[in-house]
Amino acid sequence: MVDDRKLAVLRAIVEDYVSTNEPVGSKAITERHNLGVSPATIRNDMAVLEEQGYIAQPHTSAGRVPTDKGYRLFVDRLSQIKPLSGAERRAIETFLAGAVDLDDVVMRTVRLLAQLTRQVAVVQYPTITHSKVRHVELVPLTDRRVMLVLITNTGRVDQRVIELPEVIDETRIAHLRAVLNACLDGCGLNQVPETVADLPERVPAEDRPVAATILSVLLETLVERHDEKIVFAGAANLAAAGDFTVGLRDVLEALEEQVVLMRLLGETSDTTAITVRIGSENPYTGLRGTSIVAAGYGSGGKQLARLGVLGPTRMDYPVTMGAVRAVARYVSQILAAS
Amino acid sequence: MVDDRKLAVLRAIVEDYVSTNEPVGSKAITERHNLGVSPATIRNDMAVLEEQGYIAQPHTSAGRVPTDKGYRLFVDRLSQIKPLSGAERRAIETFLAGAVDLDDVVMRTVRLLAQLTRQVAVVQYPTITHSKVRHVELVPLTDRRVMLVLITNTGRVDQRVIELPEVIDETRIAHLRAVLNACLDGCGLNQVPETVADLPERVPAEDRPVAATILSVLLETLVERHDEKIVFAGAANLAAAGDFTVGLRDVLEALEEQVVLMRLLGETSDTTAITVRIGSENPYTGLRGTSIVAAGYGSGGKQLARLGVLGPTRMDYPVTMGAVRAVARYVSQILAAS
DNA sequence: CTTGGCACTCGGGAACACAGAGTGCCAGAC
DNA sequence: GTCTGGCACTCTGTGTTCCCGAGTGCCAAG
Repeated sequence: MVDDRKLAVLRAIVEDYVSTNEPVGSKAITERHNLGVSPATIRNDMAVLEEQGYIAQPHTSAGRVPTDKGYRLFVDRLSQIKPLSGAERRAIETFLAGAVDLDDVVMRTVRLLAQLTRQVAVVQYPTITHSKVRHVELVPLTDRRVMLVLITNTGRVDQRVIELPEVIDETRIAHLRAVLNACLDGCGLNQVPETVADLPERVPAEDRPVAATILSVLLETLVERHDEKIVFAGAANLAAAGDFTVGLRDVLEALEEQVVLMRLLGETSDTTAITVRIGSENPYTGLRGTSIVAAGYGSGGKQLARLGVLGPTRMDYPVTMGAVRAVARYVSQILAAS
Repeated sequence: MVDDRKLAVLRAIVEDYVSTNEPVGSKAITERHNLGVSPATIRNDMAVLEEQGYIAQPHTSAGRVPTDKGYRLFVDRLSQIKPLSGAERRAIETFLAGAVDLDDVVMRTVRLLAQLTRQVAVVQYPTITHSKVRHVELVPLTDRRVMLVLITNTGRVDQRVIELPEVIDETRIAHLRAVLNACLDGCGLNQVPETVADLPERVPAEDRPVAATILSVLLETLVERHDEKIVFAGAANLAAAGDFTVGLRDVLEALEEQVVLMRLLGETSDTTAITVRIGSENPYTGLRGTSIVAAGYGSGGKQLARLGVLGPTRMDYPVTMGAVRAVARYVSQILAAS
């Protein structure tokens, strides 16, 4: 039922609608794409496409507009991801290479992506789950307080102040630190709980209460950091687009809800491939009318987290997907190198 | 020329306009505030106020609207900061008390302020300048790399990976760490440069190149962190307000420009008092139509940074100022306690 | 299966009138 | 001198009507 020409018509509708932001009619198609047939023929095809649910008309007798289902077909079968230009690639590379630490990498990435796609960019901090302990540090602050600093191989640093149950001097702290590091060095974060389970037995009896306190804070830190931070940038692009029939407000609200964002980016968990979620495919009702293009990134084959952009359903998918893919790759490189 | 009744009229106009979002006419004033005079009298007063530039009419024969100058007079002489309710105070207190680290404090503060004022909240991270070194840590990563961790008394932690000019073993690192801490413990961050100036002479000759490298990174960190981070929240409130004749986009852009934000919050530097900048008083052209209410906060009398909210010129100044002041105080308390 | 022709349907813009809110001004009252 | 009621005037915003044009669906012929 859906032959090649009908697909070509659908493609034409998507492309024209994306570029003009106006419903596209049969005549416009014959003019801009030479399919070698007359408007009447196109109309017949469009009638079929509409019946199938790929396109719709905003009002009787206006041009056609792709539906979410239409965009879906377009993304899946009718478009090719458009690679970036050489200049763009170089710009990305040099921009990201200037980053000094993890925070900076994430910050630069999100801004870059926003600028590149002229959309709202979203970047999840690398998940701690797959990373490894590089070093644990105990810093005495006062005689009843130490600061626990946890450094992972992704360059991430978490710190926590701990109130100790008793006064303890520096040499004992130093000993605890040594034991902790001996245990945990190189340990995957998700294995930390098992690894430290028997640790209290490996310190002098007098130190056990302190060790227990420290461990409980350490474990708590791991759990808490598990709900990861997400940052976004480029909200101004939303306002500029001018689309969003209604609900720029809803979109902004969603962006500030870490949990919602997380679900949007993260549900398709472990793939590094590009995933696209279009309009109503999207679980959150406030985000009808918006699509999400996301990809995983991470160092050394292991996926750490996801990044992507959020924009109106009416977006240029090939270009956007190209940008997201490229940025994901470069960030992965940068993280692997550092 | 501007007698008491005229001021009362101005106050009435500001209050009514803020609450109704519609130009207010002479009749409305006599109805809602009993000034004991007739509409005609009010009209005469309004004519004078308009001539002086305190109010304006959007079109001939519509009601009056306060000008920026009118709001200014209102804020300076006609309004009193409105304290929060007891319930609100308690809510603030418990919400902020739950914070686990500096990042968390800042994050909670900005969200709290946004929710409380239903406006965009902006919080500057505590300036490093006035804080002191609590601990410097050198963590060996590989034999040519160490991580420098700088912990300050505000709970802030900065870290940097350093590539060393030569291979160096752990005992030498430990020695360097000890020297560094001996030098710097308790040292004000702004005094660090002088303090470490002669430090290379206090280590064995063989360690001097390494020490120099580390110091240069340390100083660099101080400089870089000096341009402080700013976070905001509540952008959705902007869209909800529906005001902003034109330029929600401009506002969003400004919010993402750290530099602009910094100037908005920070120009009135060292006072802990509440400062209000109204519409055109504001240096940035994209922010005509928006006002900023800001206050300094910090631990123990020393001001560390600023926080505030940004909203339409047509905002409820007394309430907003009350909220900003309260939040600034509580954050200061929290920081002082930790 | 494609094409040209044709009647039909809406949306959106222009022209217009109208009600209502608010003003400015003036002459008279306190 | 200050306040007040009255009155004419000036706008904006809204609702109505009308018309144009783009685009469609259908049909009959190639």
